[in-house]
Amino acid sequence: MAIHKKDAFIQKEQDLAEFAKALAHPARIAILKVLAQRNECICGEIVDVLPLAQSTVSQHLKELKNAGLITGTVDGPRSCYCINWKAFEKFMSEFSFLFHKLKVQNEKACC
Amino acid sequence: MAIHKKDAFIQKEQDLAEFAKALAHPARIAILKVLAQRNECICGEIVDVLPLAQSTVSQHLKELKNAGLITGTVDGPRSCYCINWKAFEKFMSEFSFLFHKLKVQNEKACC
DNA sequence: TTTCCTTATCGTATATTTGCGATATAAAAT
DNA sequence: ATTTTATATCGCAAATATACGATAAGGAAA
Repeated sequence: MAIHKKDAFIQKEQDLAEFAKALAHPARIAILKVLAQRNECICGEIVDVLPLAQSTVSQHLKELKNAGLITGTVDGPRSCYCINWKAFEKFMSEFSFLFHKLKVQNEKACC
Repeated sequence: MAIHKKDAFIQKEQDLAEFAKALAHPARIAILKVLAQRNECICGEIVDVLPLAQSTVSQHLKELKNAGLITGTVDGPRSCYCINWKAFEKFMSEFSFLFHKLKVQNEKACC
């Protein structure tokens, strides 16, 4: 990793950035929305709903899974995905903690 | 935009993804942290703190500004940056609304 | 068994991001 | 007026991300 210097930053900054990166595509936002709306953990239904090819959707699912934001289990011939609420809440609270805490002591911004 | 299909998604999904993309780099997380911690709106101090060249930091600042997450004003020979708390809170609440609301009706996940 | 159906992975083309040095710009200091 | 200081921007190289078709892999259905 010669040109990318993410390792020069502390772990928490890297973790938050990784989390944000997983959310940094409308397709992945849409996938999370679908997964959250349906009570069942669909898979192929996501492909039908999204304006993307099956292989592309599969790739986005993989990224979300790698980021720990969703879980995926094989269920016979099909795959079942669910949101990992714990991970989601963890990151959301870390974000809002980081910035909310600091806002209090910094009410008077200069610009 | 032949190969990138973000326009095939609804605006809110694109907006959330854009916000997440602005946070999707440890340097930008670090910049926001610095801006939040100091009561003054530094600029060159960020360059001293980050393990990156001045031009690279300037580019990250530009991205954060384009995303609306920070404001920047010229102050004589130097630039002054501040976090745009309103934008930040707007996106954070949209995110947590989107997923918190849905979690309630979806307590029993299958995987 | 053979054929379907569903999903994952590979290979590849293209687009975008990241990073830096060099340079431009603009006010302050000398 | 010239030099210094602080930032922004340009141009390039390298790394990543995005997207898709083709194909593999694994059960289900025939």
